[in-house]
Amino acid sequence: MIDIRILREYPEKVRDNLQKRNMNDFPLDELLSLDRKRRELLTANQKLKAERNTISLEISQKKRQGSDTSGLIAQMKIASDQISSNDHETQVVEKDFLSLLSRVPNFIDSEVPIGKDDSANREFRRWGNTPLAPHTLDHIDIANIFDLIDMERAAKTSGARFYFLKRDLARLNYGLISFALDFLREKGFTAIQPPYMLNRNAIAGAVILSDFQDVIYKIENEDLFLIGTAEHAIAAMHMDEIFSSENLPLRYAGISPCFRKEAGAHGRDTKGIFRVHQFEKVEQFIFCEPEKSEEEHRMLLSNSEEFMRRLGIPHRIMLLSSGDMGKVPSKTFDIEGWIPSQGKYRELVSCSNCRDFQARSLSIKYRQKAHEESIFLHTLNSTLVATERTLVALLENCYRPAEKRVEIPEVLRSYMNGQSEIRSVDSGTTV
RNA sequence: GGAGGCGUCGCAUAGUGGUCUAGUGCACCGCCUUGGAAAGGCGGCAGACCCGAAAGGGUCUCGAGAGUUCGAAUCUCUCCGCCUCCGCCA
Repeated sequence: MIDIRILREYPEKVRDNLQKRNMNDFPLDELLSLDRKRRELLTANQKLKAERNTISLEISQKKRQGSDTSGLIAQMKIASDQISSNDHETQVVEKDFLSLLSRVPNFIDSEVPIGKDDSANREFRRWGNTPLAPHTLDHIDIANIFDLIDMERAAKTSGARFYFLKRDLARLNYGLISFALDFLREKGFTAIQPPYMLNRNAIAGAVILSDFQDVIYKIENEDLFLIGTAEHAIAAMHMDEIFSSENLPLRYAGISPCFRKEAGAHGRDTKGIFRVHQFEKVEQFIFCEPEKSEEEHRMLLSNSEEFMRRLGIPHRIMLLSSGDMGKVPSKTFDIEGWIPSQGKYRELVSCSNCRDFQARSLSIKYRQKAHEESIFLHTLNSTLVATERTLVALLENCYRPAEKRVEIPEVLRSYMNGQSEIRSVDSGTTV
C-alpha cells in the first residue's frame, strides 16, 4: 500500500507513476474524493462522540449525587442514534476507500526503464556460452529417454500442468533444494519453512489481492489460500511487529512448494514442467532499514547469480521495465536462464525491492532506539532457485547427446550420493 | 471431534454497567545523584486516525465482529486463537 499522504499532497506523483505503469484508467480522482469524504465524515462524527463522552460523564456524576438525569439521557439517545447512523455511513466509504487505495501500485524506481512490456527490459550482463542448436531435444524428450517425468498420468489424476517427477529427477530436485539451503546458510540466512496456506488478511498484506484472483488457489469453505510463494508467508509472518534496528537486517531462506492457477497462461508453455501448478522454491527474503535496501537488493541478485554460475546455467540479467514488472515491487531484476531447445533465455529468477509497500500494508516497522518514532522498514525478495524450472534448464544444458547422458553439475553430486550423471533407467519398475 | 478454562499497554497482573480519562509491578528510556556503578528520586514509556501553520485538541482500539443499554473491558451471541483433559491420527 502506498502512503496516503503522498497521494493527498502530491497527487501528480501518483498520476505520473500510473502513467509509467500503463495504468491511466485507474480512478485516481475517485480515490481522492473518497478520501475527502471519509475525512469529512470522520471529523463530524468525532465531534459528536466527544459530546457524547461529555454528557455521559455528566450523567454518571449526577447519578452519584442522586439528581434527575432523564433530560440528559433523552439527549444522549438522540446523539447515539445520530452517531450509529454516521458510523455506518463512514464504514461504507472507508471500505470503498481502502479497497481502491490498496490497488494503487508501488512507485517505481527512477532507474526502471519505461515501456509497455518486456521489450523495454534492459539487459545488464550475460554469463556462459549459449550454443544455438546443440541438440534438438527439449527437456521432455530428454526426460523420456531416462523415464524421469510422467505428464500423462498426472493429467489423469490432476489435470494439465501437473507432473510426476521420477527416479533421479525427483532426487535431483531435492538435491537442488538441499544445495540451495546450504548455500544460503553459509551466507547467514535463516532457514524458514512456512505454512503452505495463508488467510485472506495475510495474503492481502503481501500482494494486491484483486490482481491475485487468477493466481492463487482458494480452499473451499475456509478462509485459507494455498501460497503462491514463500515470499507472502514470510512477509506476513512479521505483520504488526516493530523491530529494533539492531535486529535488522533479517535474512530468511524460505523453502516451500508454490501453488499457482496460471489461469491467464492458456496456451503458453504448455509442454513439460516449465510452467506448472506446483513447484518448489527456495526464496530469499529480507527485512531491512530503508537506507540499506539498495545494497541488500544487489546482494540478493548477486547470490542468485552466483547460484546460477555454480550450476553452470548460462544466463543473463535483466532490469524489468515498468510494463513488465509487478505492482508491488519498485524495482525488479530477472535472471533468465538459457533454454537450448527454445534458443531463448527464460525467466528463472525474480529479484525485487518492494521498499515500504508491503511493510505498510502489513504494518511492519522498526525503530533505532527505544521510545523513538517507529518507521516502516523495507522488504525484498528474490528467488534463489525455483527447482522445476531449473531442472528444465539443467536437463537441456547438461544433456550430452553423443553419450546419451545427463551430466550432473559438480556442486550437486554430493547431494546425489556422489552420482555424476543420469545415464539409463537406474532401477525399479519401468512401465 | 468432545469437555472445561483463558484472551487487558513489551512481560506480569488489577478491574463484574457510569469515579476506567484502563490502575499497579517489572522491564525499558531520559534527567538528578555518583570518581564510576548499584540503590534511590523525578519524569517518560502502546498504536492508529482526525482537526490544526503550530501550540494543542479530539476520536478509536481491553482477541475480532455483532447485539443489549443513554452509557460496555465489564452483560448476551457468533467467530478466531491459546491452554488442559479425552478421542482420533501421520
